[in-house]
Amino acid sequence: MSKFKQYKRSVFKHESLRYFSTTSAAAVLVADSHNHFSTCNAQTLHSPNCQMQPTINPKFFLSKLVDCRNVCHIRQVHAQVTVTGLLENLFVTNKLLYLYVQYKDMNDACEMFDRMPERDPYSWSVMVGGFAKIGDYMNCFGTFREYVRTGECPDNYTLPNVIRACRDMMNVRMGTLIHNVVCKCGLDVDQFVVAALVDMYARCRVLDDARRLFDRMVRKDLVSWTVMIGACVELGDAGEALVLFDRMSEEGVAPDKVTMVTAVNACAKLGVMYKARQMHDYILGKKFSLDVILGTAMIDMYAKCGSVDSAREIFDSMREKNVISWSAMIAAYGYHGEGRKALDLLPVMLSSGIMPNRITFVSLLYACSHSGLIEDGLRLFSLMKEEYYIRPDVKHFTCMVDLLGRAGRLDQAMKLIEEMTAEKDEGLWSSLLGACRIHGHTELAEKAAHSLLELQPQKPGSYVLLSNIYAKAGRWKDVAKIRELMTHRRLKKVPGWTWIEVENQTYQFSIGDRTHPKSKEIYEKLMNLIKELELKGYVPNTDFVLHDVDEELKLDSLYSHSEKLAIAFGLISTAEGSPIRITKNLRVCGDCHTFSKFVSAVTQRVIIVRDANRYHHFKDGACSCGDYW
DNA sequence: TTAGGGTTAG
Repeated sequence: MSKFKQYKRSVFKHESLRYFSTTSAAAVLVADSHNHFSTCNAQTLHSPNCQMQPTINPKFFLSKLVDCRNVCHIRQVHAQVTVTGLLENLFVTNKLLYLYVQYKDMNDACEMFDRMPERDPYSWSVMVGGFAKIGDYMNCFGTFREYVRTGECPDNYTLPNVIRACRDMMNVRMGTLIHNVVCKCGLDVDQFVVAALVDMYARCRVLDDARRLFDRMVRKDLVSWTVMIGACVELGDAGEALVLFDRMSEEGVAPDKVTMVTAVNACAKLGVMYKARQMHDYILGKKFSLDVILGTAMIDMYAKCGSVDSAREIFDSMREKNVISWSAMIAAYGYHGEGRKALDLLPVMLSSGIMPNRITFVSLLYACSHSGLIEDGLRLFSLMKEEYYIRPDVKHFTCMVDLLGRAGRLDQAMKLIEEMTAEKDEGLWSSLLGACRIHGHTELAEKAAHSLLELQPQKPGSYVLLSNIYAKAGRWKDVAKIRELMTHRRLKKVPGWTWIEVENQTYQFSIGDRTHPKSKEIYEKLMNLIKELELKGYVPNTDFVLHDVDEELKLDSLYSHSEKLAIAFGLISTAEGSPIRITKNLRVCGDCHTFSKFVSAVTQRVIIVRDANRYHHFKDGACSCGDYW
């Protein structure tokens, strides 16, 4: 049966329908007053002699538009609508507009919008949302401004779109202006508008404003809770994120999968294993299926909470894995110092049909640099360029500088930096500076530090790193100069903290901390332990104390480092043989690293340390990092 | 017609 006959049949099913076009814009089907159907083209129809007076029914076109599956199809129906003169009908034009926007065809949408004889709030919201969706913020704000100038108050559909544009641009100034419009329109109680504002303030790192709005919300729905929990995770308060997660359930709002991903992220950021296990039990209890996103988030959570084996179990149990899941698993092996396992995943990944991307290669190169796999790293760096046509960016170069630098090949690292065309950033210079610290290369360190301080003069870390290098070289006058500079610029060294998990609780220690109720026992244990370790060959290394003071004071300072206090507390508070899990906010100090190796041998305990950079598993006197960190 | 989710260097 021809297409035309099929259409003719369908027409009789719709009694009210007297007129419609075929798929061709030129050939149209018309009905006369006796319901006799025939075809004519648009020209004939609009000619003065044409006797046809069909009744036009927009519902037919609306139903045709619902079936559109691509832009060509929309354009076809659009042409048919144009022929009929139905472009006067707001329902039809709005539907066309919506479809163009859905298929991200903003050119056709704009043309349509410009020619619309009439527009309603829906038309405006579709256009504003369309521009926001494709990242054309200029036109998004321009259209919004035009809308406001019509004198209409924007509705609760338009405003979230324009607020999201502010969020994506990280433009809190514009966001605040829109917030004023929200208040003027009385929409500061609408859940969609307020949720968008909370999200915008949070992503623009104005947590206080986000929280104030959230707390004031009368009806907090699931998305608002999820946005707020995510904001806390993003802005570094993962503990508060988990508190909110519990409160949400108490207030009778059940989490969905998106909320669970956000809560899993909070556990990953917190790095606390018992929280990770609780979250996993919760997910199993509520029977959430492990889709590719939730599964990947859980790989990351377990890895960042110290168990790369649990991460692997999740990875193996996932039915669907994509390049992000594989990269997450490779990264997990990397920062746990299991570089070989990370590299072994690449061929398996390829054989399962997944291609690596630039992030996979960052993770692979990172794994090499943190396991001392120099030749493998060099090979992968070439492979990435030559076989996968991935142009290395500054992150790949940073891994390579780290790889070569740690191995003492500083000249080669510097040559690589000189040859690179990608823009050099602070991470790259930090990496070189770190390598100079390990190998005592003061001259190159000064060059790296100079570039670093130019790029980020407000970060105390760079000053501290250079000061460390001067201290190691005994250049105390230069150490003093750096300190003066820091004072002048009002910069303070970030204080070191160590957390430890004991019986589902976390305890925090700082250097020389005596605030813990068991402080006396902790120091006694520590002193006895040090004596025992010294008999086994442990020699405290005061290079890691940066003050120009006498040796005795240096030792006092070294012995009361937060890592050592936390380990001593762990030893007196946990069962013999059980692992000790600690987290440090900065990189672990070199002496504490040696200390931990000795403790693991003497006490037969596994000590798992998460520092600002990576994981260290101390066992039988050795560390998983192979002393590369 | 609206919102919120996963991996990466230093």
